[in-house]
Amino acid sequence: MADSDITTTGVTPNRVRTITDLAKIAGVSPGTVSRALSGNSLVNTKTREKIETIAREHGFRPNQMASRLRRQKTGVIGVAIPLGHDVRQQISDTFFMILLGHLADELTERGYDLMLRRVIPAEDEDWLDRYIGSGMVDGVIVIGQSDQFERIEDVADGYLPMVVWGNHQEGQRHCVVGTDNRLGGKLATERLIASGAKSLAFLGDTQPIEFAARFAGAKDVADRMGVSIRALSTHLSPDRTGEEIAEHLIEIEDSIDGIFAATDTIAVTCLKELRNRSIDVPRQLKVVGFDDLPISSQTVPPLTTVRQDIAAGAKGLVDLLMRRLNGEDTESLVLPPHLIGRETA
Amino acid sequence: MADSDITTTGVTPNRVRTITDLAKIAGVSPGTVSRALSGNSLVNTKTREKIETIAREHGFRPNQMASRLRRQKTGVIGVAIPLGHDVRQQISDTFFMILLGHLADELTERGYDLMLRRVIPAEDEDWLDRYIGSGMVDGVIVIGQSDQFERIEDVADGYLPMVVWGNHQEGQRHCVVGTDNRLGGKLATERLIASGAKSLAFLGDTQPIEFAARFAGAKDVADRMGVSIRALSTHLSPDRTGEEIAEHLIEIEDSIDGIFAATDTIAVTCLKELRNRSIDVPRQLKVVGFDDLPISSQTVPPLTTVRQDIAAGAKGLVDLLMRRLNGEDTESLVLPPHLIGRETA
DNA sequence: AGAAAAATTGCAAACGTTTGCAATCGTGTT
DNA sequence: AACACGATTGCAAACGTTTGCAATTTTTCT
Repeated sequence: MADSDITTTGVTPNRVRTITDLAKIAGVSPGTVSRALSGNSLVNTKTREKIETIAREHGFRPNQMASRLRRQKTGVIGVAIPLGHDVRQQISDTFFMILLGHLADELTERGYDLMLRRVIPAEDEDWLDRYIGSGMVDGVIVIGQSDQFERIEDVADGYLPMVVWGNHQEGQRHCVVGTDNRLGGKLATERLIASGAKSLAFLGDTQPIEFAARFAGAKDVADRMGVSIRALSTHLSPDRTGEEIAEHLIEIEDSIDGIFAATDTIAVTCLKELRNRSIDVPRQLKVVGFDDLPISSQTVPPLTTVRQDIAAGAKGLVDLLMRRLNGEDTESLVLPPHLIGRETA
Repeated sequence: MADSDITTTGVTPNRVRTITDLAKIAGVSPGTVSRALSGNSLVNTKTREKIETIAREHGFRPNQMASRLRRQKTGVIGVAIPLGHDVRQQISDTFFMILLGHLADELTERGYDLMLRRVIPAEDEDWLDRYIGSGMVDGVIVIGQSDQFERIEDVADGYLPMVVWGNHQEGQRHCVVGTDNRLGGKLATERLIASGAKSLAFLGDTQPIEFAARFAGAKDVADRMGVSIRALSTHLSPDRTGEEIAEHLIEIEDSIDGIFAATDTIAVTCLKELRNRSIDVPRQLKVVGFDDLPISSQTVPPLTTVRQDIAAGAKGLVDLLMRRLNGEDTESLVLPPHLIGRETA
């Protein structure tokens, strides 16, 4: 009597931890409980209800680890962000974060959890194999190829359920979703030239292949139209980028009249530096960005930019991954960029 | 012969999937392999090396699901974002995303993975119990109390390894990390008044307790200084917020001369609307935000705001969680806000 | 009523790892 | 040469669930 009074302090008298505990209480076998709770097989309605009631009363939840081990499915999609060059940059980069948010939405909707891992390839040679081989995830989404193109290619042959956000190259073996960066670069440059620019600069690191493609597109158009363009390397770590751009501007401000920024983040910083140096945009200098982040419509003057449809990208990544989980070998998905004409060019 | 030729197509001849396979090849028992690979117990150095070599050759990785089931540890921290009111808003909200990035860093550094789940309490009554009871995570970080304060309180008594980002209230039972919102509200308001504002408005939804506290702090100061202040509800869904603010402004622009925005996001939008209506900031109207997001230093004019130290917050969340995983019952951590004086007030 | 078919349920073997305990091996001691 | 003592290793039982198969009950049909 005294004992039962004491145990009353706990909300659940004696915790039901396993499906077997529950089975004992319900007077059935563990198998039946499992079937009843998974709602799958045929179980007598009455039995099911009884089991469900008991489960509810005791706040019982089947152990996922055990379930997953047995079913050989985890219900988890791994999202890996390789930080190839700029360790400081990417993890809180607005673009990736927005993409991540949309991915979380899409995956949740399909009943998957999202496991986020930031990897530094330099410190961990076989990050990708480890992630895949660990049995922790049913599939993998890699955000950004960084400088890991080759390693991703290697893995792609032996592992179907992987989709990568990034740039598509002729004949590559891994399935990628991304914007047509080259076309984006063309659109941006055409706009700059149409606004009257005659001498251009590309602001951004041309190492990552996405950015390289943007620059290549820009160069295509510039060359065709007889306009000069040169690339000025700019890193993406939020602290350094400002100064770097400032230095570049000092060097070039008299010789150019149009800037194509590899990223809206760069463009926004650039706009700020130009304002500091009281250079009038777009009169003296035209600027076009890339991404169309939420900030970009808020700048002064509002930024002309090339829009990537991030939501569509996330949906594409997840759609393709789901099909790959079903054994299908899917093609890459290249999304069209759109020029958003605002006031900086 | 022909057969072996065919199998040669696979990179690894016959895949070593389990620790037992590997044991067979190495000519030892599974137990020894386990010990060798986990690097824990005493295993003969030679044996260990041999096993490690074979493991590397075959690209073997122990199955995490099984390991976790057996060890009753997952190595995963769940991060839940409850979307109480504004479903559209928070998942891609800049503030949360930055916090998430820092969390990923902190957790990765400590060898944990991060499992992200966005929950909609309205659709799923016991999201928190389900998350905790599933055996999928060793601990939980809840980002934002939303309107789930009570449910979190309920769970806190029975479940130690949970830390929440949000507002601290006298006598609450769950461990929280967050900024002193009330003090932040005071700082913002003092600044507005010091800049000469005499009639204030608070822009933001006062439903969530964080924001309520900010407003309360503002009201403290305003009342004490004999300045009027009123709250104007503003939602955070990125699409609606612009119009809402515009409507508010039309209504109040003549009667007030200072705005305290609950969030930098709101402040930035507000700045834009003010510019559209050619209201001079800070001459005609002063504005102070809250958060100090990266954008905030980039606006025109640069935004005066109250800084939350997000990195410190993430570190605090993870530190406390680690201590709780060790059985310690930790106190909440309240971080001091700092006024960042720029040009809007 | 008896048999066949259908619906439920129980049994027990997985899933792949970890780990306490016991057995074995090697080496130094008396 | 027998023994003791550590250092390694093997054995086998968990961890908690799912699921094929067989056994049981219920229903249906003749």
